[in-house]
Amino acid sequence: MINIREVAKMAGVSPATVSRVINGTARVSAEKRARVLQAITATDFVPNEVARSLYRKSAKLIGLIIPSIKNPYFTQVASIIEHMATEHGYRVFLCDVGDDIEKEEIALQTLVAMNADGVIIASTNEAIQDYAAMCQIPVVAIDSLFATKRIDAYVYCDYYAGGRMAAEHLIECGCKNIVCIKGPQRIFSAKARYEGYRDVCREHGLREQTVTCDYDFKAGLAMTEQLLETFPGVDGIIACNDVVAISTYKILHRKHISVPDQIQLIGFDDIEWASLISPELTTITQPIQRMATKAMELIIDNEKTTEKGVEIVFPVTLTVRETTKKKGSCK
Amino acid sequence: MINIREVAKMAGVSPATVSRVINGTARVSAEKRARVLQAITATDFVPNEVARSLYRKSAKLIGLIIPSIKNPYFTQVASIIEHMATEHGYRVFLCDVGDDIEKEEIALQTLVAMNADGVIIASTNEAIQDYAAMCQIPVVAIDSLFATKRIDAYVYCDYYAGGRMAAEHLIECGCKNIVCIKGPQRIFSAKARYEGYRDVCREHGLREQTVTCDYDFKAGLAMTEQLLETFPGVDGIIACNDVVAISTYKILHRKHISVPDQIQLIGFDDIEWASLISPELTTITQPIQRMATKAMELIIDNEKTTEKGVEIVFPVTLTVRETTKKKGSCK
DNA sequence: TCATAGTTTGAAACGGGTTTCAAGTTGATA
DNA sequence: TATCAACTTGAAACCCGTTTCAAACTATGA
Repeated sequence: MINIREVAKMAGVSPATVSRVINGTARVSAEKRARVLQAITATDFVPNEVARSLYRKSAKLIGLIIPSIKNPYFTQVASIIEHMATEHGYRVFLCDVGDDIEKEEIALQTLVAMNADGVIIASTNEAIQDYAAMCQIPVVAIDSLFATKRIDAYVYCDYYAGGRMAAEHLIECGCKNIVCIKGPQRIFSAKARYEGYRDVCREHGLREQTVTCDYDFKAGLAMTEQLLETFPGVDGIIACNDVVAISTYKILHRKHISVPDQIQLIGFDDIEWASLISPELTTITQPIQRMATKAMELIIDNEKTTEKGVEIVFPVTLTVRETTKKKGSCK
Repeated sequence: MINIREVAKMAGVSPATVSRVINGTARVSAEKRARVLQAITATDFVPNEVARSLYRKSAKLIGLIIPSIKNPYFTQVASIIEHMATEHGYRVFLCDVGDDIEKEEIALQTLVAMNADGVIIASTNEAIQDYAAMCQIPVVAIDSLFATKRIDAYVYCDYYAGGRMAAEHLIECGCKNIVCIKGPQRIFSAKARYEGYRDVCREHGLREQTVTCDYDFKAGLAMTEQLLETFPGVDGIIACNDVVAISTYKILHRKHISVPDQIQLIGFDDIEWASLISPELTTITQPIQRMATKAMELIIDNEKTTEKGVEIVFPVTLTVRETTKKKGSCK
């Protein structure tokens, strides 16, 4: 691979001058500039990014740590962050770490060792904070809030309100027998959503009926089967997220239970697939675009935000589609 | 950030000795080793990955260039590659470039400048070859084959056979009036799939009926609407991939056309969503796992493969699910 | 006890782009 | 024409982990 010294030799100047031409960091005489430019074109020289970031101590790199690249929620987040980063001259390094706290920790260390300028973490592991607090670069959590706030910022939405909205909507749609498929309660969003549902039940004097299920398709299938056995009279289901809602629908469809006529169904997140599948899913919409954008802004503008534990909360909205309907109203 | 020289000072040894302890590249006396290890623990020292890869000229990094991170086909590929890479001590840098040849070229340049050890490209742009041929690192194309073979290797499957299988299956299921939603014909896989369909039509004396559509959800919706107007008697649809098949189903469902009773539907790829949605999609299965694994092997074992333009072709299989059924047979 | 082979160790060079600093130029003003 | 400011330029230091090379040291055999 050709290096800057060879380009300099070819142009008859010093490496410093070539660097100045490339980066526009100082004035260079027109004549030398032309010679340098010509040598660069002739050799297809591209500066070695590694040497650059070694000196600059910035790789123009933002790390994004997610539990699974196969989860459409996270790929939507990743896509937005990727596009924003490109606009601002950054690159994104995506780390798919599963639920493995150790992998998460290694990813964070690696990102620091790669001179990343900041990290966005979509994690459910509170322990990650220990490592995040140690590293010198800005770290923003998306979609979670931990009891002890040691990360620079937390971007999430009002999950509790979402849980309430979901329950209230099903009640408005005439459901008398609502079951909530709770997510794992160690996860902040799952807990808040459940609490929203629980409080609405109490206020309306409805019995609280729940099963617990991982945020994942397979678990959703199994839990729906179980739910139908445990609560045979169910007429409304709140799934802990859209992926689980889709698997719930799958079981209902297989059992020839009509949605929304016999059982109404609502999810959370409003991932793109929610409106792509048939029937389209009624869900609680998270402003994914705004959340991801905010998380990126916090990283990029980090010079300004000096305080720790900043919380940015976004509102959620109800998006009614085809898996719920007001009783008596025609489609 | 602490560096190796400070650790060395603390342990009372030279940086060279610290490096030797960390990497196990030479013998170090037990006493000094212990002092070094202790200093590393005390300071939480993690070697700067950038300085390392500058010297080594390898970042233990594999680039993966894909058109969209939101397309589940590519995230499945990415997931497999990510896991294989981790096993082999590599990291994966994912570049989402859209259909933008310029972005693709920049991604490739950046990867080279980042000292990547190899690149896997899932591209439909033949022009990328010019850049791929120039860079000094192994480049493997997945899912495509270009007329002029200038990339190190091409990993793809027998799309033509897939096209034939799809058409033959619909014929066996009693379809008389099959429409093929062709993908963009500049794309190798789309062209081969169409040709398979075309040849089967000719052999069976069926009329060849097609519309053309991008490999993308929105395009699929529009094209299905158009298809139904142009070919009102259609009883079987071959979609150019699963994503388009899912959008086709969406339109049929919306128009209360029963699948598979009135129209049978088959896709290509067998992405995970094909079996998650309801009804489950009949499709032509690509061995995604095997393809991605092979592509990675070609990169990792590159010392051995010296020749250019290696072609690795995998077979496809028919996976019958719920959107097709043999006429007369009961479910 | 001396010579030789083998081991341990650190100084210095290396990778490649960037930046500082001082020297060399040019041009304008007195 | 002499002087000083402003600009252009390259040598060298820098970022930091790795590796080479030669020096210093240990141990073995004669």
